[in-house]
This record gives sequence, structure tokens and C-alpha cells, in this order.
Amino acid sequence: MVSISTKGIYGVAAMHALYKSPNAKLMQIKEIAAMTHISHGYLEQILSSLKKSSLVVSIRGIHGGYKLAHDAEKIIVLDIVESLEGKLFVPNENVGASIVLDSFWADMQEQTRKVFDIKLCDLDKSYQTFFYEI
Amino acid sequence: MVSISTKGIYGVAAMHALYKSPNAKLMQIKEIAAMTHISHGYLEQILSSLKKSSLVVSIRGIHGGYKLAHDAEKIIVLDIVESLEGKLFVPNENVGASIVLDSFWADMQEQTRKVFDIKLCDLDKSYQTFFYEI
DNA sequence: AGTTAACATAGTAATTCACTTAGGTATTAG
DNA sequence: CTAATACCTAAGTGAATTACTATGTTAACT
Repeated sequence: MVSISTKGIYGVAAMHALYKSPNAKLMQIKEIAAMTHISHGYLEQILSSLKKSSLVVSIRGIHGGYKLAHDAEKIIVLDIVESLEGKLFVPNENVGASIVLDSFWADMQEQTRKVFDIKLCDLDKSYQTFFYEI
Repeated sequence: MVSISTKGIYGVAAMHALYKSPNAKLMQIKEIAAMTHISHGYLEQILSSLKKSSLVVSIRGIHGGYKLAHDAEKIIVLDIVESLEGKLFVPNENVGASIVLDSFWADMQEQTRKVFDIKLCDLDKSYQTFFYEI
């Protein structure tokens, strides 16, 4: 089945929560977990990965928490998902029986990745489109 | 990791082999397996699924084999992959913490599926494009 | 010093993947 | 008729992945 795992979906949800945080205030794992219904422990791992990829920054200690590492204009969904799940839609090497098909799948990968080239700040647009279309 | 499993890739390879068969002649599992380097037993399962989805037809007995059920113009890659792997990129239900994100993922699914809306007969084009661009 | 929250690693049950194994059934050559 | 061939089907299997949980460590604030 072709799908993004919950890890990637959780990651986007967490990043979205940070983006929506008023005045870009620090958010604690606790808060994000409550908002998104992601398990606390699992979210810790996810945020840790996002930090390694420099998508978020953290502050430790009693008033610690997370915030976006950059402006939401500079963060794309593809980076979030790929930092958590590895490169999207990798062409499998030992399957290639023909150059034609290899070329085809490489093309598919490229186009699929393009679909996820969406800025974090534009994430709400599909909902708004839906809303205004009524 | 986000990727199409080998099952889907094998399915497309097998369908492509049938499409390329001269005069749309029947091909035996043996032949397709040899061409594509897919294991015989696994390919049997895949072709069986493709048959259930009415993408190929089969003839049994000593001179049996497979051929496309319809013209290659009427078969799209999305149908091949989804008949083998289930619907592409299903939005996970219990993850939806917000309507905004649900809406976003539904949108992503739609767009990803559109990428795979490619006719079997157009499958060689990415290679040709590559070739002529040199 | 003690509380709190981020950080790190290991473990685990359940599921999926990519097959293999073992047979059954339809068709036809001889 | 019967043996051979090829399609058809179900069940099993080892390895990998998923979505966590558990346990402990380190940093910062009061």
C-alpha cells in the first residue's frame, strides 16, 4: 500500500501546531501531544528527529519547549516528511528489469515529490478552498 | 518510508511486458518472469490479482498464457498499482486531530493519485523524453 | 537541592513484505 | 484416456517495519 506512515503525518501535525502557536511561543511536548492526540513518548522521538534535521529548535529545562527553526515560508512539507521517513518513494534498485521502466519510476518519484513541495504556511489552503467553495 | 512496494512495480512491469508483446500475443508466466526477473510463484499471485481486477485475461491449459484485457489506451498505471496495493495513500482515520489537516491530506491524496493517472501506452514517454533531451 | 522537561536508547507486539510450498484444476497433445 | 503443461489458490515463513512503551540521563529554572 502506498501511504505516508503516521510518523510523517504526526510530524506535519506537530509542525503545524508550532506554526499556529501565538507569537511563535515555545510549545511543550505535553501541549502538542494534547492538541494532536499523539502519544507523548512517540512525539518526543518525532521532535527529536525534526530537531536533527534543523526544522525545529528546542530549549531544555523547566520552561523548555519547541519552536520552528525557520519562518513557515521556508519550511516545506516534503522536508518534514522526508526527515522522518526517508526519501519519498525511492525507486527500488533490484527491480529494474528495463531502463524504460527505471526511467518511468524515476519520473514518478520526481512528480510525487513535487506534490509535497508545499510551504507550511500554505497548509491551511486546501481547507479554505473547500470552505469557500460551498 | 513512502514508496510503492515491489508488488506494484512488478505489476506495472508485467503489464508493460504484455503491452509490448508482438501482435498482443499470449505470454506465459514463465516468459514474463524471465523478462522481468520476477519470481515465478510471486508473479502468479500478481497476475491473479490483475485478473480479478479485469486488467488481464488468461487462458489455461498447455498453450495458455495472459494478455491485456483492454487496449493499452484504456489502462492506467493507477489502476494497476491500486488493484495490487489497495488505494494509494489512504488518509489515516484515527490521526485526524483537525479538519484543516484532514482536508490537507485528502488534497495530497488526490494530487498523488493524479500523478499516476498515466496510460499504459504512454509509459515509455519519460524514457523517450530523457533520450531526446540529450 | 529539587522539580520539570527535553534527550537518548532499548525493547516489543502487531503487522506487512516478498516471497516459497504444496497442492488443485482446466486444457490439450499424443 | 492419460500424461503433461500451465493457470489457479491457500497457507505458511523469515525478515523487516510500525507505532509505540519503558527506562533512564541531562539541562535549566526556582
